[in-house]
Amino acid sequence: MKEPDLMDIYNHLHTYFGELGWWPAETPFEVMIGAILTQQTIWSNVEKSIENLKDAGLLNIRKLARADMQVIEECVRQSGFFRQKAKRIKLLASHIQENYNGNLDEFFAMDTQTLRKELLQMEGIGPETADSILLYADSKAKFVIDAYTFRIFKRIGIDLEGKYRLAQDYFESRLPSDVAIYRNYHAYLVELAKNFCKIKPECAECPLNHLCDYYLKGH
DNA sequence: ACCCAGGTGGCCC
DNA sequence: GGGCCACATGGG
Repeated sequence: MKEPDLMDIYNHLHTYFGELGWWPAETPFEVMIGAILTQQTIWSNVEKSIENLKDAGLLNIRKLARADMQVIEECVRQSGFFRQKAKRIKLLASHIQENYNGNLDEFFAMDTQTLRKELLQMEGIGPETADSILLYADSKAKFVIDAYTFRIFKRIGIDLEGKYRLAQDYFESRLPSDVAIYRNYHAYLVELAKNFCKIKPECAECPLNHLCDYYLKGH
């Protein structure tokens, strides 16, 4: 089997999906909140929670940091794990409020590695959420890995062993360090999984089938 | 009625 | 370091 050319795969997906404009959010802070809310949760439910937070005037660092827990919980209930998530988005807002004067630009002023470590120290922010924030809220070239990435690449013959660091190194070492490409790539993998979601071979329209043919059968 | 969803943290070995 | 489990709602 030939080694997949990640840029070649990207070009196929780009031709198929075009520009998706990810992440869907109006502000960087909204990206951060969405990144926590979407953990293990479909986006349509997250949208409702985001709307609730907006309507309550809480999609704002200072307000969210001071908001009553029960009010936040009711806003995000539809996203599931609502007690955890309410606590975690409040902790995130409080952290920025207290340590960076509620100023996201100050928070993002750190170098990428320091910022990533600080994000990972917060409750409820693991590697995928941290990198989503870095890539989509702060425009840093960090490749985001999710469950779909492992499934899709396993399908074309690349076993990334479910290991986040291994997978991220795999992509970052084979692609130009480019925010637009990283943003689109992750979005394409998610859309691929959502639209052809079972990643079944019998799904003829799935652009992944072309990739499978190409990389598994040798074209 | 099941099963899964753009994870994370805690606990055990 | 790996293998479980809880966390919770909503839609297929």
